[in-house]
Amino acid sequence: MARHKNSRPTDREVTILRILWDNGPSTVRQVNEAMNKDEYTGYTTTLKLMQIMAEKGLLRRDESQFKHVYKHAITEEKTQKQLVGDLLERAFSGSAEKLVMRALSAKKVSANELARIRKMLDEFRRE
Amino acid sequence: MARHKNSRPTDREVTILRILWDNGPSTVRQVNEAMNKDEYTGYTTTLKLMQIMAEKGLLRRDESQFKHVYKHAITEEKTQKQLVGDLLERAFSGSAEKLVMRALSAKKVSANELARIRKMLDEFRRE
DNA sequence: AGAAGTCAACGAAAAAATTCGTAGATTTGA
DNA sequence: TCAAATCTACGAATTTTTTCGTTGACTTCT
Repeated sequence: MARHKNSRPTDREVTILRILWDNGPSTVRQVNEAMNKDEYTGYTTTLKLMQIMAEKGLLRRDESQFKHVYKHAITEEKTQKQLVGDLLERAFSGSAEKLVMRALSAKKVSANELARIRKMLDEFRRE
Repeated sequence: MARHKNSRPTDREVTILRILWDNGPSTVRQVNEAMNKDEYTGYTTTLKLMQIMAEKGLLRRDESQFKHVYKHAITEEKTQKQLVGDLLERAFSGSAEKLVMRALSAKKVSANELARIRKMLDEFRRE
């Protein structure tokens, strides 16, 4: 039974999803070690989180081995869209312009990346 | 004594900040009514939240009247920057390009707004 | 085989965020 | 003036999220 159907993943859950998106299917141990590069997290904490995420339908797991292997059940795209869309409404009253502006000022963006963003914008315009 | 100095405001807190940014200094009643347009929130719930926010330094209040008047103590700009910067790191591994892409796909953006974003990008390039 | 190490399961504790009820002060309005 | 309405303060309950300790099963290594 899914716990919360339409709520966005929590911070911890996003952290785990991020690792699985980047590294592909992984064991709890692998995820835990990746998490520890950021900040220490106990093994059973990671385990529990991943078990709950599997219950919620955020992860899928292969139990055929002794060490269960988990992978994301929701795409990076869908999740990011949900997260940024949610923030857009809650904190920006839906102004994408402002959000982009803040994003660019929050982080140094290389000229190269700026050019790619620009290009992407052009493609959106053609629709 | 501030409770958490550097953590980002919670969902509820952002909701309240959003209202104060939009409407200017307000009483608890006014904020509560604005909140209820979205989803019901008890009056004392809103009151408590705002009191805590004042303790944390997120709000400032004028107690000279029977009905205290609250206003934001942190700017919209700073807060939005923090929120989007945080999301950028946690969910996008720092890729502003991807974040912008997801934002545009999460919400229908008018041609007009697209043009303004484009213009803003140009200004960033000149730096 | 058997000891040491690793694993999943589980319940429960702890921490964080949100909600609510009640009491006493002040204001409003009949 | 006095009752009703509204306000703040406060503590505590509730809900959500995160962390942890223990147990028993399986693996590995010798």
